[in-house]
Amino acid sequence: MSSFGGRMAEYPSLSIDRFDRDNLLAKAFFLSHCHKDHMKGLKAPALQRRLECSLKLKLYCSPVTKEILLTSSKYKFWENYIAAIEVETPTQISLVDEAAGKTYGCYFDFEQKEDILVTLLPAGHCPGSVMFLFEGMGGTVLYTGDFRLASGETARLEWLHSGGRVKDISTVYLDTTFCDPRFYQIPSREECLNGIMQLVGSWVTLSPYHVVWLNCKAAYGYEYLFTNLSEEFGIQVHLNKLDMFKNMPEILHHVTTDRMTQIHACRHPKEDYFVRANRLPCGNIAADGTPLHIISIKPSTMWFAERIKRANVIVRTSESCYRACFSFHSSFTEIKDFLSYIRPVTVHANVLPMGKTYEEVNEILKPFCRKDCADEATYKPLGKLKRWRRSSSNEGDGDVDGLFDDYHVIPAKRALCVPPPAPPTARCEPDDEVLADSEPPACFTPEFFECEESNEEDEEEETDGADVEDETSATRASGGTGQQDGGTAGEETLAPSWHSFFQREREEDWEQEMAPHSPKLFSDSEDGDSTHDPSQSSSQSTHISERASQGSGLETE
DNA sequence: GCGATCAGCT
DNA sequence: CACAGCTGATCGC
Repeated sequence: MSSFGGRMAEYPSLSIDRFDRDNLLAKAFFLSHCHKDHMKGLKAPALQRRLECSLKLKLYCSPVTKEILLTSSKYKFWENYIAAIEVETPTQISLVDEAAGKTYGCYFDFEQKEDILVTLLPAGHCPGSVMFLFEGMGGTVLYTGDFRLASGETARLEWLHSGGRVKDISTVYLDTTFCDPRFYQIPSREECLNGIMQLVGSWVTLSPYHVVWLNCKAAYGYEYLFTNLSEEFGIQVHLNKLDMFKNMPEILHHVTTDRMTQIHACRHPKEDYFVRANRLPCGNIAADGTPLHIISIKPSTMWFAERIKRANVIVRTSESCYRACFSFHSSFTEIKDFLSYIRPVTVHANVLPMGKTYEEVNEILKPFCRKDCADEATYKPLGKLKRWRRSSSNEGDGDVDGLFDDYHVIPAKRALCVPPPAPPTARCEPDDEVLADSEPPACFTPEFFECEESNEEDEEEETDGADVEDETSATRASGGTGQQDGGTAGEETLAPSWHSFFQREREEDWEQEMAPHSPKLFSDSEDGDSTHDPSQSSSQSTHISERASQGSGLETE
């Protein structure tokens, strides 16, 4: 879950993935993808009012994110305020002050106008998900949003390069969800997909009455699973609703609201009860009354990390239940690879992994920064940021200063100097001995690993005291996690409290335990450079069929 | 009545 | 085991 406050020190007049509190005062909004934890405040009346008195205020996102967002009636009011930006198309944005200050009783007193260049990069997290690369007076900064990029894929992101080299990136705001040695390695998208495909194939081919229920949490990100399964077996996947995909034919063709299909990803509040009673969440039964044979497959990442050191990507947990390894966040190794390639001056963690402190995460990230990340908290209050700029900014992009002319969003027509994809070996290695890399790759074996999900204490040797077991217990003292950025709720001061804004909340002593005590959590891996050919769906982006922009209705909930 | 927050539960 | 939500209770406005 993102705990990013919404703003970056380098470009404090932009708000990204947070739209509450002080973020209401931003000059421009950015949404990296449509997951709720990145949309806080996005439908609040306060923001709605702010929009209505503004001529220039826009929300910038990818075309697919725009489409998904506007499918929900709750966000329809954004319709005239969204500027979709094509992925991998550098776009100039002019930030101007307008009368908004009057409405809110305060004024921005920094830059009158400021232009920035923003480029959306595919993030591989869910449909429409992007990273934002900002270039301007504040230097070159990358906000990753949530992302999953396989090792080596970073080199293929053209706009991270300039003149054949990686751009000089001062700060990366990073998805650190799995920035923890416990997630040292997660099987690749392709491996996980193959495992699921084999399991599904082995079942649905037994008879027309053998059906599969994919127990996917209600969120975007599983679509490539649906499309690949449908493609492979010629069976559409049943979903509760599809209107969000109405302009995405390459998804739409593979999903259906017709319950008479063998692959389901439908939801129901009592789905667990249903499935245990051998019924699908949608209530479907075979046309002729023959009982269905249902297996459930639950995509899961942490479950695997907790229990299994080296196992298959599919684990059978009971008679008809399976866990399938699945992740739409980069693993620890993939994060390392990403940062090693980019080599930013500093890194800021957007996510606090469970049970970790900021200090621990920063300690992990430190070897990948040119500057020690730990003292990154030297964020300046806005007054001081007014004229602040990094020393020599980026190299190849000469015209970042000379920007103060245009008030419209225009694609920056610049020569597309396509850098040759840097060979993977060209990566600059950080102090990598801290994190012993590599291990002999194992092979993916198609057999399923069997284990009991609840109690039963047999199975393989538990090298670590895995006390996860029963699913009902636990939880309990969860509490926590509610990170309200040290402030009372509500509107309170609309005057920006800049000083506290960027401060990290707590500090406590901690000890580093980042020794790679868990060598590799899973079978196989792409050691050096994998053979993955991400030309296929790995980027998770989705083409929207042209126009039909008139949203039309259809949002009858 | 609505929104924000939290507990509980996947 | 938690990747990202939902529901329902409570509280304040």
